[in-house]
Amino acid sequence: MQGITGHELSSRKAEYLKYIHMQGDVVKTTEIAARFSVAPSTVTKALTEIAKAGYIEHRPYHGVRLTSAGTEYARFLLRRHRIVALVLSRHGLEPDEACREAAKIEQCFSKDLTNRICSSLGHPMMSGCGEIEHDHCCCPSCGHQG
Amino acid sequence: MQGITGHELSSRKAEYLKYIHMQGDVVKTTEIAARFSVAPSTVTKALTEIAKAGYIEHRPYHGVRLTSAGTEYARFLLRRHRIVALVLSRHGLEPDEACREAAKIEQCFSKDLTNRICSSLGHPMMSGCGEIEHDHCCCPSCGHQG
DNA sequence: TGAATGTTTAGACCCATACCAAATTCCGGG
DNA sequence: CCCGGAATTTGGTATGGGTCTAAACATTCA
Repeated sequence: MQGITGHELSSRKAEYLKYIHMQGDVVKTTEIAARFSVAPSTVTKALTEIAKAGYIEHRPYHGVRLTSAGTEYARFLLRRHRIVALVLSRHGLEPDEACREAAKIEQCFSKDLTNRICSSLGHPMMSGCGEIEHDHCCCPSCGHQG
Repeated sequence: MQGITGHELSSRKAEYLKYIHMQGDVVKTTEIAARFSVAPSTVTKALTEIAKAGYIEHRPYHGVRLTSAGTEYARFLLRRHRIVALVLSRHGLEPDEACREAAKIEQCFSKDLTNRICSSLGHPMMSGCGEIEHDHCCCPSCGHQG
């Protein structure tokens, strides 16, 4: 919640976490490896570290599942992605372009900065790449509820 | 010129280059080391690599100076910084905040993306952190001249 | 000229990411 | 129920970027 800075995970690990979140439930190592075109062992290593950070539960040989902290974090990552994409689309990028470019730059945006931008946009509900889910931890300053 | 992608130098090296540009003329290793609070040897190493990339001329024991490619690149870096800061200030950040936050995220913005945003802002001449110098390489698409 | 100062070199470490090969575990069909 | 193929993990190695310390080296000036 308040603790998130947005820099808890490296960008690669954050991508894995977002993917796990999108897949929902249990996700297998090979699935992630295939999605990102990397060797399974690369994924195993990252997963071990993400698990150590508390965002996923890793049952060796059986896949991973988000913890509640992981779900919360993934929701932040997704919201950040959409807000960044929205900003880009407000600057002339087509929705799909905005989404692609957002994926490249979002990792730099801290949670605070994301919230500031979110406020200035009037807590939008939609972005070119999906619905933006605001929650209790969205904007501490104004207490906005999605 | 057209060749710049914005990812030629790592973010740290880009910071060094911007600093060298701002200082103008010959800049000494110790000066950079002091500015960034790192050991002189760290700077020497980076400088050697930046020189190998062609952006500076390094005369060992005598300091560095931008090459013309380096000047051009530094001007891009500065322009990018100001445009990013301007975007942030349009989203509610105070000028100094926008400048600080821009420094944290600008390295993710490619030259193309920077140009897109620049166009959408109508090729602004000022940002909270300085004058934006558009030049022949700014916006190939519209041929805008600063 | 020689000591003080500034700079570079050499060697080491850390972090993130990635790979390969080998070992391990799992699971389903015979 | 056991065994082999598939999935997964382990362990070792590599690369790239950034950093440091200590030691060697160059410059400069009193």
